Amino acid sequence: MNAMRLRPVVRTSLADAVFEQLSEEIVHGAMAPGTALPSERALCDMLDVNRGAVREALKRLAQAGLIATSHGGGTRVLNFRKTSSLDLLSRLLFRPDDTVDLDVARSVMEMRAAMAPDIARLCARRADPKVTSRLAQIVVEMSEKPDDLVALQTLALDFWDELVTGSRNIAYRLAFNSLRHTYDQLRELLVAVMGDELRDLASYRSIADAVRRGDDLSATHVARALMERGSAAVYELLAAIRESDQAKEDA
Amino acid sequence: MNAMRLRPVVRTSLADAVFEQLSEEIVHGAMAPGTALPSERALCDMLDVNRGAVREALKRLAQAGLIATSHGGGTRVLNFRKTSSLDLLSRLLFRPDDTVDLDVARSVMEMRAAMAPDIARLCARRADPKVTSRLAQIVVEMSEKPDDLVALQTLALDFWDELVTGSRNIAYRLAFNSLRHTYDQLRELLVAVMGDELRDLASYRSIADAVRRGDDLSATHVARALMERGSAAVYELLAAIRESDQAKEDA
DNA sequence: ATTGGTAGATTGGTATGACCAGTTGACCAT
DNA sequence: ATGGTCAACTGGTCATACCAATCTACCAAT
Repeated sequence: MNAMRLRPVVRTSLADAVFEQLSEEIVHGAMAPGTALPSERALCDMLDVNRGAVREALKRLAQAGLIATSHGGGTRVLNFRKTSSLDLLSRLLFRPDDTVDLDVARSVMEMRAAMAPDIARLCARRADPKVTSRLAQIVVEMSEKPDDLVALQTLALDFWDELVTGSRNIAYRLAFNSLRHTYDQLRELLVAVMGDELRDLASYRSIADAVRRGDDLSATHVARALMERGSAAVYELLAAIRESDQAKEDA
Repeated sequence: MNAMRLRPVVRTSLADAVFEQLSEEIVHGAMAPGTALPSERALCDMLDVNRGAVREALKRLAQAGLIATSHGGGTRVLNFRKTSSLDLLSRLLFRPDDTVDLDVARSVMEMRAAMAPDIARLCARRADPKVTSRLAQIVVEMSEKPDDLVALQTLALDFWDELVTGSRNIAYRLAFNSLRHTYDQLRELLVAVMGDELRDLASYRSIADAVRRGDDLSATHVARALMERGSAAVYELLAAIRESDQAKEDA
C-alpha cells in the first residue's frame, strides 16, 4: 500500500538558509547593483549565526554571480542580469508572494521553442544506436498510456533529454538542465494546457524515426511544429492569467 | 602613454584555489559520478589549509552542481552533465593541458547560431526606442573602423548584448552571459577566421533597421544568414585543427 | 593644487579547537 | 529476519583569535 505517499523531510543548513534569504533579497528585493552588503560581522549579528555560515553563503552567492567580494573593501551586489547564468532562472520564477513570474515562464517557453528544432537536427545528424533505441522505447511507453497526461509529460521530458544527449552539444546539455529545472516547477500548472502537444504521439514518433534515419531536416521541422503547438497554448494561458490579474488590480 | 599595458594582479584566496583544484579534478580528472570525495578533514590535511577554506570551496562546488553533500554521509561527485548549468561551459573549454576542447567550441557556435535569429526576432517585436538607438549607434561605430577586426569583434558582441536586452527574454539574457564568457576566451583564436561575419556591416545595419521597423521576419532571416557565415568559417577551422592534431598523433 | 605618505578603523581572509548532529556498519538480542 | 545499540566517522555549528587588504581622513612635500 502506497497510499501514504510520504516525502523526504527537508533539512536546511544554516548556510543554505542564509543563502536563500540573501539571494531572495538581491533578486527580488530592490537592491540596486553596486549596493554594499552589510559586513560579514554585521550579517552574523543580524542573522544570529556564526561567521563561517555567513561566509559559506557568501561564497555561494559569489559563485552564482550575485555578489562580488574584495578583500578589505566589502561586498557588493552585482547586476545579475549581466553576471548570472541560467541556473538563476528557477529562482526568478516565483515572486516573493509565491506567484509565478509570467515573463520568466514565457522566456522559458520561447527558449525551448528555439532550441528544440536545432537539438532535433543535431541529434538526427549524430545520434548513435543507443539513443535511437532509447527514443523508440520512450515512444512505445507514451503509446501505452495515451491518456495519462502526467505520465506523458514525464516521458516527453525524458524524450527531449535523450535528444539533447544525442545532439552531443554540451552547451545544449547544460542549458537544458536549467530549463528543465525551471519547467519542472511549472509542470502542474502546464500539464493540462499542453495536452495537445503531449498527446501528439505521431510527432514524437516522427522525430524518433527521423533521428534514426539521420533525416535532420525532417526532425527539425516536426520538432518546430510540435513546439509551436504547446507554446501557442501556453501563451494563451499566460495572456489569460495576465488579464485576470489586471482585472483584480482594477477592482 | 598606454604603451605599458598592465593587467591587474590576480590574488587568489585559499578557498578559490581549493575550488579550482577540485573542480578541475571533477570535470577533467576521471572522477566517476557517485565517487566519494575525501572527508573535509582529510582534504584539510591533503591541501594543507584549514577546514573553513575547504568548506567554502565545497559550498561553491555544490552550488555549481558538481557535488552533493549529506550531513554525516560524506560528499559525492555528481554527473555534471545532468546537474550543472551553462556557467560550467567556460570551465570545460580548456583541457588540463591548456588546449581548447573543440567539441565545446563547436557547441558554443551551434547554440549561438540557433539563438541569434530568435533573439533578433523577439527584439524586433519588443524593442523600445532606447534599444534601437543604441543599436544604431553601435552600427555607426562599426562603420567608423571597418578594418579593425578586434574592435569590430567587441562592437559585434555589444550589438548582440543589446539585442538580447531588447528581446526581453530573461532566459536568453542569462544564457547569453555564459556563452559570451566562454566565447571571450576564444576571441583571439576566432577574430581572424570570423572576419567575414564581423565585416558584414550591411547585415548589422539591416538587423538594426528591421528591429526599428518591428520587422521580426526580416530580423530573423538576416541574423540567421549572418550567423551562418561566421559559423561555417569556424567549423572549417575546427575541422582543420582536428586534422592537424590527428596528423600529429599519427606521427 | 597635486602628489605621495601615514595612521587608524573597517572589512574580508585564515587559523584553531571544540562540540553538535546525522550516517554507517558491525554486533547483538529478540 | 527484524529491530536495537553502540562506536567510529562525516558534515554542521560555534567562538575566538589574528593576518591582510581597503578605505578614510589627515598631513607633508613638491
